[in-house]
Amino acid sequence: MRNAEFDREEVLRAAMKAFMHKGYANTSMQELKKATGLHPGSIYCAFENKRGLLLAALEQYRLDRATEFEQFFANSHLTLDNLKSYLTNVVVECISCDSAQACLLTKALNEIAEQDSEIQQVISDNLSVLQQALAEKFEQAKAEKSINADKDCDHLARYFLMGIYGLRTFAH
Amino acid sequence: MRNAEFDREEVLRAAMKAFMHKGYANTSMQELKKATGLHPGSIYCAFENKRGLLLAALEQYRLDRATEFEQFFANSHLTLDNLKSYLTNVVVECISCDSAQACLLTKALNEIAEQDSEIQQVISDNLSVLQQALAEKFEQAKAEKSINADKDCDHLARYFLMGIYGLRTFAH
DNA sequence: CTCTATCTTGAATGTACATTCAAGATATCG
DNA sequence: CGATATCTTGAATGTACATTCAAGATAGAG
Repeated sequence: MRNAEFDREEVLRAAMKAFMHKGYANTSMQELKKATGLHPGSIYCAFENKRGLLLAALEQYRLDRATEFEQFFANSHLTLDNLKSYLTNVVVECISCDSAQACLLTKALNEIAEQDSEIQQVISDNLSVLQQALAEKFEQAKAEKSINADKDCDHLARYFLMGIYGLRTFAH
Repeated sequence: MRNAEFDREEVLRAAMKAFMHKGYANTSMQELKKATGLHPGSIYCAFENKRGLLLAALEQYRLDRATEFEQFFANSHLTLDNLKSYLTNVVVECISCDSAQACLLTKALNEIAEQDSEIQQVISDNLSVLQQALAEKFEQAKAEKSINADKDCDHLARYFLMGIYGLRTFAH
């Protein structure tokens, strides 16, 4: 018996970064090897193939984003203020324009979703989860009387998300 | 002496469509041959290489978009109403969600701009031209008293464009 | 009609890549 | 400590691709 020597999350984050930086098709296995520290054989053993690595990276991306998101609300401020902080953070990230801050979702969406329905589904789920989380925060803000009771929180969440992606793409 | 047999614009539009549908890296020369009707040799003769074809296609895209844009204003309606029509048209295109309606700019931006500064520049110019055109329309709307005199038209144009790209990405 | 410059054709080339696999290494269990 | 199951390694494989090029076709000039 013997356990794998690498840290799965670390490897996935490295792969994420590589994919975000150069795109899927343009990131060769050799570069993935350099980025992750894993030899091709190990990658194939752990993730089936390059596509499997992308799928796993997308899932990790979702987890990381969700964690990051929740941290903005782990305090006693008004929910609406936290939403503002979150948005400000997106803007700051966009301005710093570190290419590593580009969004793995839009990259994958534009490069491969069209031809791979499973990846399209994963991306779609990814967005739904975030949208749902946003809607909940808006509901909370409504409960705190920060926004009018007659607003449609689902609608607000969609609009908010659309703004974020507009910003991201445009800043790019 | 002998003239080329193909129509350059037609070829470029076909290439555009192919690139928009499958992305740059995933569109093989064989597919480009099928799409454009040009044999590899002819493509290389006319556009230097695959990348040259993309550059030419981006330029044609800019021209086509500019023409399309101006047509929304070739009437006697209020400029602001025409801006609204333009936006509505974007929304309609997004909903129909024909993958051919995806934007060549965002595709190219996400897939290759990071590693190719010339393409990045072309995309950037593309956007600037559109933004500039939008700003002019807003100025016109201001002259027509449709919007307040104290608004910053450049700002409005940027916001408008950002909204469009948010919509596009999100609809995708 | 002939000649020539130019265009068209598509098979041949070389390269770069994802993927495989068998040999070597090593942690864990008894 | 020995055995074994599992992991690691990286060179070998086959494939798919962008690109080249030389032979063939054809339009226009004289």
